Amino acid sequence: MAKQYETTILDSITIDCVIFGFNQGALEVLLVKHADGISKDKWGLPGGWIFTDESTDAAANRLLLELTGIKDVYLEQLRAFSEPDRFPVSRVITVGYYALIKKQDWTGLKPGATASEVAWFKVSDVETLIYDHLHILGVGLRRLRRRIKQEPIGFNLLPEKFTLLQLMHLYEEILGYEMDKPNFRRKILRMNLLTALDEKQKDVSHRAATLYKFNPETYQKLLEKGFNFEF
Amino acid sequence: MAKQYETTILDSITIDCVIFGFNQGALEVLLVKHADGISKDKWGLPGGWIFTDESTDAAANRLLLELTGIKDVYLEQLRAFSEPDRFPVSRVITVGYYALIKKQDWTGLKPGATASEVAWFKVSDVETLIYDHLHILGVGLRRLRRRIKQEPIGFNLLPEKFTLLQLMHLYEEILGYEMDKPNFRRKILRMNLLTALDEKQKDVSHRAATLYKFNPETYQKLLEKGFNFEF
DNA sequence: ACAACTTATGGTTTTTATGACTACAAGTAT
DNA sequence: ATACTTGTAGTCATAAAAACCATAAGTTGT
Repeated sequence: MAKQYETTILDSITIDCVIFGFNQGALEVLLVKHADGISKDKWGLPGGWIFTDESTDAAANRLLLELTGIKDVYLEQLRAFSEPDRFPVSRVITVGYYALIKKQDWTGLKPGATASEVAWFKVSDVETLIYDHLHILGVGLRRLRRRIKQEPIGFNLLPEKFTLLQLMHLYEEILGYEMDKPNFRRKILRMNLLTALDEKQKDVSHRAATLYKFNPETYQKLLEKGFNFEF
Repeated sequence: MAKQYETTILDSITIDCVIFGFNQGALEVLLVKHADGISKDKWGLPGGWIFTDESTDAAANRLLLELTGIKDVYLEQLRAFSEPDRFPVSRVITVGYYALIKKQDWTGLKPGATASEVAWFKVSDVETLIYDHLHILGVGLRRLRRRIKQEPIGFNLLPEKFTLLQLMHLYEEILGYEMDKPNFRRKILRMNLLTALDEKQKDVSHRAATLYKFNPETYQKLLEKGFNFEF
Protein backbone atom coordinates (compact mmCIF):
# COMPACT_ATOMS: atom_id res chain seq x y z
CA MET A 1 0.00 0.00 0.00
CA ALA A 2 2.47 2.56 1.18
CA LYS A 3 5.13 1.24 -1.15
CA GLN A 4 3.85 3.12 -4.15
CA TYR A 5 4.58 6.45 -2.49
CA GLU A 6 8.26 5.98 -1.98
CA THR A 7 9.07 9.65 -1.95
CA THR A 8 5.84 10.80 -0.41
CA ILE A 9 6.02 12.51 2.90
CA LEU A 10 3.84 12.31 5.97
CA ASP A 11 2.37 15.75 6.37
CA SER A 12 1.78 16.03 10.08
CA ILE A 13 4.91 14.45 11.56
CA THR A 14 8.49 15.64 11.61
CA ILE A 15 11.78 14.68 13.20
CA ASP A 16 14.05 16.94 15.24
CA CYS A 17 17.49 15.97 16.49
CA VAL A 18 19.41 17.16 19.51
CA ILE A 19 23.01 16.45 18.57
CA PHE A 20 25.42 16.64 21.46
CA GLY A 21 29.17 17.08 21.23
CA PHE A 22 31.87 17.66 23.79
CA ASN A 23 34.68 20.10 23.33
CA GLN A 24 37.19 21.65 25.69
CA GLY A 25 35.23 20.74 28.74
CA ALA A 26 31.94 22.06 27.45
CA LEU A 27 28.84 20.25 26.25
CA GLU A 28 27.74 21.54 22.88
CA VAL A 29 24.75 21.15 20.62
CA LEU A 30 24.61 21.33 16.84
CA LEU A 31 22.15 23.83 15.41
CA VAL A 32 21.18 24.85 11.89
CA LYS A 33 20.12 28.23 10.59
CA HIS A 34 17.10 27.94 8.36
CA ALA A 35 17.64 29.15 4.80
CA ASP A 36 14.01 29.98 4.09
CA GLY A 37 10.43 29.60 5.27
CA ILE A 38 8.88 31.31 8.24
CA SER A 39 11.99 30.67 10.32
CA LYS A 40 14.48 32.06 7.82
CA ASP A 41 17.71 33.09 9.50
CA LYS A 42 16.70 31.63 12.84
CA TRP A 43 18.46 28.83 14.63
CA GLY A 44 16.83 25.55 15.41
CA LEU A 45 17.46 21.84 15.79
CA PRO A 46 18.19 19.96 12.59
CA GLY A 47 15.08 18.14 11.48
CA GLY A 48 12.72 17.41 8.64
CA TRP A 49 9.96 15.28 7.23
CA ILE A 50 9.44 11.54 7.26
CA PHE A 51 8.98 9.48 4.10
CA THR A 52 5.91 7.34 3.95
CA ASP A 53 7.92 4.16 3.82
CA GLU A 54 10.52 4.73 6.50
CA SER A 55 10.44 4.47 10.27
CA THR A 56 11.24 7.50 12.41
CA ASP A 57 14.56 5.87 13.32
CA ALA A 58 15.43 5.60 9.66
CA ALA A 59 14.24 9.15 9.01
CA ALA A 60 16.33 10.50 11.88
CA ASN A 61 19.45 8.80 10.54
CA ARG A 62 18.75 9.98 7.02
CA LEU A 63 18.11 13.56 8.08
CA LEU A 64 21.24 13.62 10.18
CA LEU A 65 23.22 12.61 7.14
CA GLU A 66 21.46 15.00 4.78
CA LEU A 67 21.60 17.98 7.07
CA THR A 68 25.06 17.64 8.51
CA GLY A 69 26.87 14.78 6.83
CA ILE A 70 26.97 12.82 10.08
CA LYS A 71 26.25 9.08 10.12
CA ASP A 72 26.71 5.96 12.21
CA VAL A 73 26.40 7.60 15.59
CA TYR A 74 24.65 6.94 18.85
CA LEU A 75 21.05 7.96 18.19
CA GLU A 76 18.05 7.39 20.39
CA GLN A 77 14.47 8.57 20.35
CA LEU A 78 13.44 11.02 23.04
CA ARG A 79 9.69 11.07 22.52
CA ALA A 80 6.92 12.74 20.56
CA PHE A 81 6.28 16.45 21.11
CA SER A 82 2.74 17.29 20.36
CA GLU A 83 1.42 20.55 21.79
CA PRO A 84 -1.20 21.67 19.26
CA ASP A 85 0.33 25.12 18.90
CA ARG A 86 3.97 24.07 18.85
CA PHE A 87 4.25 24.72 15.11
CA PRO A 88 2.60 27.95 13.97
CA VAL A 89 1.79 26.97 10.39
CA SER A 90 -0.12 23.75 10.87
CA ARG A 91 -0.70 20.92 13.28
CA VAL A 92 2.55 19.00 13.30
CA ILE A 93 3.79 16.51 15.84
CA THR A 94 7.53 16.04 16.01
CA VAL A 95 9.48 13.05 17.17
CA GLY A 96 12.58 14.16 19.01
CA TYR A 97 15.88 12.28 18.85
CA TYR A 98 19.17 12.84 20.50
CA ALA A 99 22.58 11.89 19.19
CA LEU A 100 26.01 11.73 20.79
CA ILE A 101 28.92 12.31 18.51
CA LYS A 102 32.68 12.34 18.71
CA LYS A 103 32.98 15.92 17.61
CA GLN A 104 36.52 15.69 16.32
CA ASP A 105 35.49 13.01 13.81
CA TRP A 106 33.25 15.47 12.00
CA THR A 107 35.08 18.64 11.27
CA GLY A 108 33.79 19.82 7.91
CA LEU A 109 30.08 20.01 8.64
CA LYS A 110 28.12 21.28 5.66
CA PRO A 111 24.65 22.77 5.88
CA GLY A 112 22.06 20.74 3.95
CA ALA A 113 19.72 22.10 1.29
CA THR A 114 17.35 23.85 3.68
CA ALA A 115 19.96 25.34 5.97
CA SER A 116 22.25 28.27 5.41
CA GLU A 117 24.56 27.48 8.31
CA VAL A 118 25.43 24.68 10.71
CA ALA A 119 27.29 25.40 13.91
CA TRP A 120 28.07 24.16 17.36
CA PHE A 121 26.88 26.07 20.41
CA LYS A 122 27.63 25.55 24.04
CA VAL A 123 24.47 24.15 25.53
CA SER A 124 24.67 26.66 28.35
CA ASP A 125 24.69 29.54 25.84
CA VAL A 126 21.59 28.54 23.92
CA GLU A 127 18.79 30.83 24.95
CA THR A 128 16.26 30.91 22.14
CA LEU A 129 15.35 28.51 19.38
CA ILE A 130 12.46 28.28 16.97
CA TYR A 131 9.16 26.62 17.91
CA ASP A 132 9.50 24.34 20.94
CA HIS A 133 13.08 23.38 20.14
CA LEU A 134 14.39 24.81 23.37
CA HIS A 135 12.03 22.52 25.21
CA ILE A 136 13.17 19.54 23.16
CA LEU A 137 16.77 20.43 23.92
CA GLY A 138 15.90 20.49 27.61
CA VAL A 139 14.32 17.06 27.42
CA GLY A 140 17.39 15.80 25.56
CA LEU A 141 19.65 17.19 28.22
CA ARG A 142 17.68 15.61 31.03
CA ARG A 143 17.72 12.32 29.21
CA LEU A 144 21.46 12.52 28.73
CA ARG A 145 22.01 13.31 32.42
CA ARG A 146 19.94 10.40 33.44
CA ARG A 147 21.34 7.93 30.93
CA ILE A 148 24.95 8.74 31.61
CA LYS A 149 24.50 7.60 35.18
CA GLN A 150 23.11 4.26 34.14
CA GLU A 151 24.76 3.32 30.91
CA PRO A 152 28.28 3.85 29.65
CA ILE A 153 27.16 6.08 26.79
CA GLY A 154 29.41 8.97 27.70
CA PHE A 155 32.20 7.48 25.62
CA ASN A 156 30.30 8.32 22.48
CA LEU A 157 31.21 11.94 23.09
CA LEU A 158 34.94 11.36 23.52
CA PRO A 159 37.70 10.49 21.06
CA GLU A 160 38.74 6.85 20.77
CA LYS A 161 41.62 7.46 23.11
CA PHE A 162 41.13 9.59 26.16
CA THR A 163 42.50 10.18 29.62
CA LEU A 164 40.67 9.52 32.83
CA LEU A 165 40.60 13.21 33.57
CA GLN A 166 38.91 13.97 30.26
CA LEU A 167 36.28 11.40 31.09
CA MET A 168 35.82 12.85 34.53
CA HIS A 169 35.44 16.34 33.12
CA LEU A 170 32.79 15.02 30.76
CA TYR A 171 30.84 13.69 33.70
CA GLU A 172 31.34 16.85 35.66
CA GLU A 173 30.11 19.00 32.80
CA ILE A 174 27.05 16.94 32.08
CA LEU A 175 26.04 16.31 35.66
CA GLY A 176 26.96 19.75 36.88
CA TYR A 177 29.08 19.02 39.92
CA GLU A 178 32.71 18.35 40.73
CA MET A 179 34.28 15.04 41.53
CA ASP A 180 37.32 13.69 43.28
CA LYS A 181 40.04 12.47 40.95
CA PRO A 182 41.36 9.49 42.88
CA ASN A 183 37.89 8.26 43.73
CA PHE A 184 36.72 8.64 40.15
CA ARG A 185 39.70 6.65 38.92
CA ARG A 186 39.13 3.84 41.32
CA LYS A 187 35.47 3.59 40.62
CA ILE A 188 35.64 3.64 36.85
CA LEU A 189 38.62 1.30 36.67
CA ARG A 190 36.93 -1.21 38.92
CA MET A 191 34.10 -1.55 36.41
CA ASN A 192 36.50 -3.06 33.88
CA LEU A 193 35.06 -0.82 31.25
CA LEU A 194 38.37 0.72 30.28
CA THR A 195 41.51 -0.74 28.78
CA ALA A 196 44.73 1.12 29.42
CA LEU A 197 46.70 1.70 26.24
CA ASP A 198 50.44 1.53 25.92
CA GLU A 199 50.39 5.17 25.10
CA LYS A 200 50.52 8.51 26.81
CA GLN A 201 49.19 11.96 26.22
CA LYS A 202 51.32 14.16 23.95
CA ASP A 203 52.15 17.84 23.99
CA VAL A 204 51.01 18.60 27.46
CA SER A 205 52.96 20.83 29.78
CA HIS A 206 52.84 18.44 32.68
CA ARG A 207 53.13 14.79 33.41
CA ALA A 208 51.44 12.89 30.60
CA ALA A 209 48.44 10.76 31.52
CA THR A 210 47.84 7.24 30.28
CA LEU A 211 45.38 6.99 27.43
CA TYR A 212 42.50 4.57 27.67
CA LYS A 213 39.94 3.19 25.29
CA PHE A 214 36.76 1.57 26.36
CA ASN A 215 36.39 -2.15 26.30
CA PRO A 216 33.67 -3.05 23.78
CA GLU A 217 32.74 -6.30 25.49
CA THR A 218 32.18 -4.85 28.91
CA TYR A 219 30.56 -1.88 27.22
CA GLN A 220 28.04 -4.16 25.57
CA LYS A 221 27.42 -6.04 28.78
CA LEU A 222 26.88 -2.85 30.74
CA LEU A 223 24.62 -1.45 28.03
CA GLU A 224 22.29 -4.35 28.55
CA LYS A 225 22.58 -4.75 32.26
CA GLY A 226 22.98 -1.09 33.13
CA PHE A 227 25.13 0.12 35.98
CA ASN A 228 25.06 2.71 38.64
CA PHE A 229 27.31 5.62 38.35
CA GLU A 230 26.57 7.74 41.35
CA PHE A 231 29.40 10.10 42.15
CA MET B 1 -5.63 27.89 12.34
CA ALA B 2 -6.19 24.45 13.79
CA LYS B 3 -8.89 25.75 16.07
CA GLN B 4 -11.58 25.57 13.44
CA TYR B 5 -11.35 21.77 13.29
CA GLU B 6 -12.21 21.05 16.89
CA THR B 7 -13.47 17.56 16.27
CA THR B 8 -11.22 16.75 13.37
CA ILE B 9 -8.80 13.92 13.77
CA LEU B 10 -5.20 13.52 12.69
CA ASP B 11 -5.21 10.69 10.23
CA SER B 12 -1.75 9.22 10.57
CA ILE B 13 -1.19 9.25 14.32
CA THR B 14 -2.79 7.24 17.08
CA ILE B 15 -2.36 6.65 20.79
CA ASP B 16 -1.99 3.29 22.51
CA CYS B 17 -1.88 2.78 26.25
CA VAL B 18 -0.26 0.08 28.32
CA ILE B 19 -2.24 0.16 31.56
CA PHE B 20 -0.62 -1.72 34.39
CA GLY B 21 -2.33 -2.95 37.52
CA PHE B 22 -1.22 -5.13 40.39
CA ASN B 23 -3.35 -7.83 41.88
CA GLN B 24 -2.63 -10.75 44.18
CA GLY B 25 1.03 -10.61 43.55
CA ALA B 26 0.76 -10.45 39.79
CA LEU B 27 1.37 -7.62 37.37
CA GLU B 28 -1.56 -7.19 35.03
CA VAL B 29 -2.35 -5.23 31.91
CA LEU B 30 -5.69 -3.93 30.72
CA LEU B 31 -6.72 -4.99 27.23
CA VAL B 32 -9.75 -4.31 25.06
CA LYS B 33 -11.42 -6.54 22.51
CA HIS B 34 -12.20 -4.64 19.35
CA ALA B 35 -15.88 -4.50 18.46
CA ASP B 36 -15.38 -4.05 14.73
CA GLY B 37 -12.91 -3.23 11.98
CA ILE B 38 -10.15 -5.48 10.75
CA SER B 39 -9.30 -6.51 14.29
CA LYS B 40 -12.82 -7.42 15.35
CA ASP B 41 -12.82 -9.83 18.29
CA LYS B 42 -9.10 -9.55 18.79
CA TRP B 43 -7.40 -8.19 21.88
CA GLY B 44 -5.20 -5.14 21.85
CA LEU B 45 -4.10 -2.16 23.88
CA PRO B 46 -6.69 0.52 24.39
CA GLY B 47 -6.03 3.36 21.99
CA GLY B 48 -7.47 5.68 19.42
CA TRP B 49 -7.15 8.82 17.39
CA ILE B 50 -5.95 12.27 18.30
CA PHE B 51 -8.03 15.39 17.84
CA THR B 52 -6.45 18.16 15.87
CA ASP B 53 -6.48 20.52 18.80
CA GLU B 54 -5.20 18.32 21.60
CA SER B 55 -1.76 17.16 22.61
CA THR B 56 -0.97 13.47 22.76
CA ASP B 57 -0.94 13.70 26.55
CA ALA B 58 -4.47 15.09 26.47
CA ALA B 59 -5.53 12.49 23.94
CA ALA B 60 -4.12 9.67 26.03
CA ASN B 61 -6.00 10.88 29.09
CA ARG B 62 -9.20 11.33 27.11
CA LEU B 63 -8.96 7.91 25.50
CA LEU B 64 -8.28 6.27 28.82
CA LEU B 65 -11.45 7.80 30.17
CA GLU B 66 -13.52 7.00 27.10
CA LEU B 67 -12.36 3.46 26.73
CA THR B 68 -12.27 2.35 30.33
CA GLY B 69 -13.66 5.06 32.56
CA ILE B 70 -10.28 5.56 34.21
CA LYS B 71 -8.97 9.06 34.94
CA ASP B 72 -6.43 10.94 37.02
CA VAL B 73 -3.76 8.29 37.05
CA TYR B 74 -0.02 8.09 36.58
CA LEU B 75 0.44 8.35 32.82
CA GLU B 76 3.67 8.79 30.93
CA GLN B 77 4.64 8.67 27.31
CA LEU B 78 6.76 5.75 26.20
CA ARG B 79 7.68 6.89 22.72
CA ALA B 80 6.54 6.87 19.12
CA PHE B 81 6.27 3.53 17.31
CA SER B 82 6.71 4.00 13.64
CA GLU B 83 7.59 0.91 11.64
CA PRO B 84 6.03 1.55 8.20
CA ASP B 85 4.20 -1.77 8.21
CA ARG B 86 3.09 -1.78 11.82
CA PHE B 87 -0.52 -1.04 10.86
CA PRO B 88 -1.78 -3.03 7.87
CA VAL B 89 -4.39 -0.60 6.58
CA SER B 90 -2.40 2.58 6.21
CA ARG B 91 0.71 4.34 7.37
CA VAL B 92 0.03 5.18 10.99
CA ILE B 93 2.49 6.11 13.68
CA THR B 94 1.38 5.48 17.23
CA VAL B 95 2.48 7.21 20.39
CA GLY B 96 2.66 4.71 23.22
CA TYR B 97 1.80 5.59 26.81
CA TYR B 98 1.88 3.62 29.97
CA ALA B 99 -0.29 4.08 33.01
CA LEU B 100 -0.10 2.76 36.54
CA ILE B 101 -3.36 2.37 38.33
CA LYS B 102 -4.57 1.31 41.73
CA LYS B 103 -6.65 -1.51 40.43
CA GLN B 104 -9.03 -1.72 43.34
CA ASP B 105 -10.17 1.87 42.74
CA TRP B 106 -11.61 0.93 39.37
CA THR B 107 -13.81 -2.09 39.64
CA GLY B 108 -16.61 -1.55 37.16
CA LEU B 109 -14.67 -1.06 33.95
CA LYS B 110 -16.92 -0.56 30.95
CA PRO B 111 -15.85 -1.08 27.37
CA GLY B 112 -16.02 2.12 25.30
CA ALA B 113 -17.89 2.53 22.02
CA THR B 114 -15.36 0.69 19.88
CA ALA B 115 -14.70 -2.19 22.24
CA SER B 116 -16.84 -5.18 23.05
CA GLU B 117 -14.91 -6.16 26.15
CA VAL B 118 -12.35 -4.81 28.61
CA ALA B 119 -10.40 -7.14 30.84
CA TRP B 120 -7.30 -7.53 32.92
CA PHE B 121 -4.68 -10.06 31.95
CA LYS B 122 -1.60 -11.19 33.76
CA VAL B 123 1.30 -9.71 31.85
CA SER B 124 3.03 -13.07 31.84
CA ASP B 125 0.03 -14.67 30.13
CA VAL B 126 -0.25 -12.26 27.22
CA GLU B 127 1.08 -13.97 24.13
CA THR B 128 -0.47 -12.31 21.13
CA LEU B 129 -1.92 -8.89 20.48
CA ILE B 130 -2.93 -7.04 17.36
CA TYR B 131 -0.42 -5.06 15.27
CA ASP B 132 2.76 -4.27 17.20
CA HIS B 133 0.99 -4.04 20.54
CA LEU B 134 2.97 -6.88 22.03
CA HIS B 135 6.10 -4.94 21.24
CA ILE B 136 4.66 -1.81 22.83
CA LEU B 137 3.75 -3.81 25.91
CA GLY B 138 7.32 -5.05 26.07
CA VAL B 139 8.68 -1.52 25.89
CA GLY B 140 6.23 -0.48 28.59
CA LEU B 141 7.37 -3.31 30.79
CA ARG B 142 11.02 -2.49 30.37
CA ARG B 143 10.29 1.14 31.12
CA LEU B 144 8.42 0.17 34.27
CA ARG B 145 11.26 -2.07 35.41
CA ARG B 146 13.74 0.65 34.89
CA ARG B 147 11.68 3.45 36.41
CA ILE B 148 10.74 1.56 39.50
CA LYS B 149 14.38 1.32 40.43
CA GLN B 150 14.91 5.04 40.10
CA GLU B 151 11.67 6.70 41.08
CA PRO B 152 9.14 5.83 43.71
CA ILE B 153 6.37 5.24 41.17
CA GLY B 154 5.55 1.74 42.39
CA PHE B 155 3.10 3.18 44.87
CA ASN B 156 0.78 4.09 42.04
CA LEU B 157 -0.02 0.41 41.72
CA LEU B 158 -0.85 -0.17 45.38
CA PRO B 159 -3.82 0.88 47.52
CA GLU B 160 -3.44 3.98 49.67
CA LYS B 161 -2.58 1.83 52.67
CA PHE B 162 -0.31 -1.12 52.24
CA THR B 163 2.08 -3.30 54.16
CA LEU B 164 5.79 -3.51 53.59
CA LEU B 165 5.43 -7.05 52.40
CA GLN B 166 2.92 -6.05 49.75
CA LEU B 167 5.34 -3.44 48.54
CA MET B 168 8.16 -5.94 48.49
CA HIS B 169 6.05 -8.41 46.53
CA LEU B 170 5.33 -5.67 44.01
CA TYR B 171 9.02 -5.13 43.52
CA GLU B 172 9.70 -8.83 43.32
CA GLU B 173 7.03 -9.33 40.69
CA ILE B 174 8.10 -6.45 38.52
CA LEU B 175 11.81 -7.02 38.78
CA GLY B 176 11.59 -10.77 38.66
CA TYR B 177 13.65 -11.82 41.63
CA GLU B 178 13.23 -12.46 45.32
CA MET B 179 14.31 -10.19 48.11
CA ASP B 180 15.11 -10.44 51.80
CA LYS B 181 12.39 -9.13 54.07
CA PRO B 182 14.43 -7.52 56.84
CA ASN B 183 16.80 -5.92 54.37
CA PHE B 184 13.99 -4.58 52.24
CA ARG B 185 12.36 -3.06 55.34
CA ARG B 186 15.51 -1.36 56.42
CA LYS B 187 16.29 0.05 53.05
CA ILE B 188 12.87 1.40 52.22
CA LEU B 189 12.29 2.83 55.69
CA ARG B 190 15.60 4.61 55.65
CA MET B 191 14.51 6.58 52.59
CA ASN B 192 11.81 8.31 54.60
CA LEU B 193 9.38 7.67 51.84
CA LEU B 194 6.88 5.87 54.00
CA THR B 195 4.80 6.98 56.94
CA ALA B 196 3.65 4.31 59.35
CA LEU B 197 -0.06 4.54 60.06
CA ASP B 198 -1.69 3.90 63.40
CA GLU B 199 -3.40 1.00 61.85
CA LYS B 200 -2.88 -2.68 61.23
CA GLN B 201 -3.91 -5.20 58.66
CA LYS B 202 -7.34 -6.79 59.19
CA ASP B 203 -8.65 -10.27 58.63
CA VAL B 204 -5.38 -12.03 58.24
CA SER B 205 -4.68 -15.38 59.82
CA HIS B 206 -1.38 -14.35 61.30
CA ARG B 207 0.20 -11.45 63.06
CA ALA B 208 -1.14 -8.25 61.46
CA ALA B 209 1.40 -6.01 59.76
CA THR B 210 1.53 -2.25 60.16
CA LEU B 211 -0.02 -0.33 57.31
CA TYR B 212 1.95 2.44 55.65
CA LYS B 213 1.17 5.20 53.25
CA PHE B 214 3.77 7.00 51.24
CA ASN B 215 4.88 10.44 52.22
CA PRO B 216 3.90 12.86 49.44
CA GLU B 217 6.67 15.34 50.21
CA THR B 218 9.51 12.87 50.09
CA TYR B 219 7.78 11.29 47.13
CA GLN B 220 7.88 14.56 45.26
CA LYS B 221 11.48 15.16 46.20
CA LEU B 222 12.53 11.70 45.08
CA LEU B 223 10.57 12.05 41.85
CA GLU B 224 12.69 15.02 40.94
CA LYS B 225 15.97 13.87 42.32
CA GLY B 226 15.60 10.19 41.60
CA PHE B 227 16.99 7.50 43.84
CA ASN B 228 18.65 4.19 43.55
CA PHE B 229 16.73 1.15 44.46
CA GLU B 230 19.07 -1.71 43.81
CA PHE B 231 18.08 -4.82 45.72
C1' DA C 1 70.95 22.08 37.64
C1' DC C 2 67.42 23.39 40.53
C1' DA C 3 63.13 25.20 42.23
C1' DA C 4 58.41 25.91 41.42
C1' DC C 5 54.50 24.24 39.42
C1' DT C 6 51.09 21.15 37.38
C1' DT C 7 48.77 17.04 36.78
C1' DA C 8 48.88 11.83 37.48
C1' DT C 9 48.43 8.23 40.39
C1' DG C 10 48.72 5.38 44.63
C1' DG C 11 47.29 4.90 49.48
C1' DT C 12 44.88 5.43 54.03
C1' DT C 13 41.09 6.11 57.07
C1' DT C 14 36.37 6.63 58.31
C1' DT C 15 31.86 6.07 57.34
C1' DT C 16 28.03 3.91 55.31
C1' DA C 17 25.43 0.51 52.73
C1' DT C 18 24.55 -4.22 51.71
C1' DG C 19 23.71 -9.15 52.09
C1' DA C 20 23.19 -13.11 54.70
C1' DC C 21 21.43 -14.72 58.61
C1' DT C 22 19.53 -15.31 63.56
C1' DA C 23 16.15 -14.53 66.82
C1' DC C 24 12.21 -13.27 68.79
C1' DA C 25 7.38 -11.10 68.75
C1' DA C 26 2.61 -11.36 67.92
C1' DG C 27 -0.79 -13.13 66.28
C1' DT C 28 -3.96 -17.59 64.30
C1' DA C 29 -5.28 -22.48 63.95
C1' DT C 30 -5.61 -27.09 66.18
C1' DA D 1 -0.69 -25.15 75.26
C1' DT D 2 1.56 -26.02 70.99
C1' DA D 3 2.57 -25.57 66.41
C1' DC D 4 2.54 -22.50 62.69
C1' DT D 5 2.78 -18.21 60.10
C1' DT D 6 4.19 -13.76 59.24
C1' DG D 7 6.12 -9.41 61.23
C1' DT D 8 9.96 -6.98 63.05
C1' DA D 9 14.47 -6.22 65.34
C1' DG D 10 19.19 -6.98 65.52
C1' DT D 11 24.03 -8.91 64.40
C1' DC D 12 28.09 -9.47 61.72
C1' DA D 13 31.09 -9.67 57.84
C1' DT D 14 31.99 -7.53 53.56
C1' DA D 15 32.12 -4.10 50.19
C1' DA D 16 31.81 0.41 48.58
C1' DA D 17 32.09 5.48 49.04
C1' DA D 18 33.84 9.85 50.61
C1' DA D 19 37.31 12.55 52.29
C1' DC D 20 41.65 12.88 52.49
C1' DC D 21 47.14 12.77 52.12
C1' DA D 22 51.29 11.77 49.76
C1' DT D 23 54.25 11.01 46.22
C1' DA D 24 55.49 10.45 41.18
C1' DA D 25 56.52 12.34 36.84
C1' DG D 26 56.72 15.46 34.11
C1' DT D 27 57.20 21.00 32.39
C1' DT D 28 58.73 25.81 32.74
C1' DG D 29 61.47 29.45 34.30
C1' DT D 30 65.84 31.09 36.36
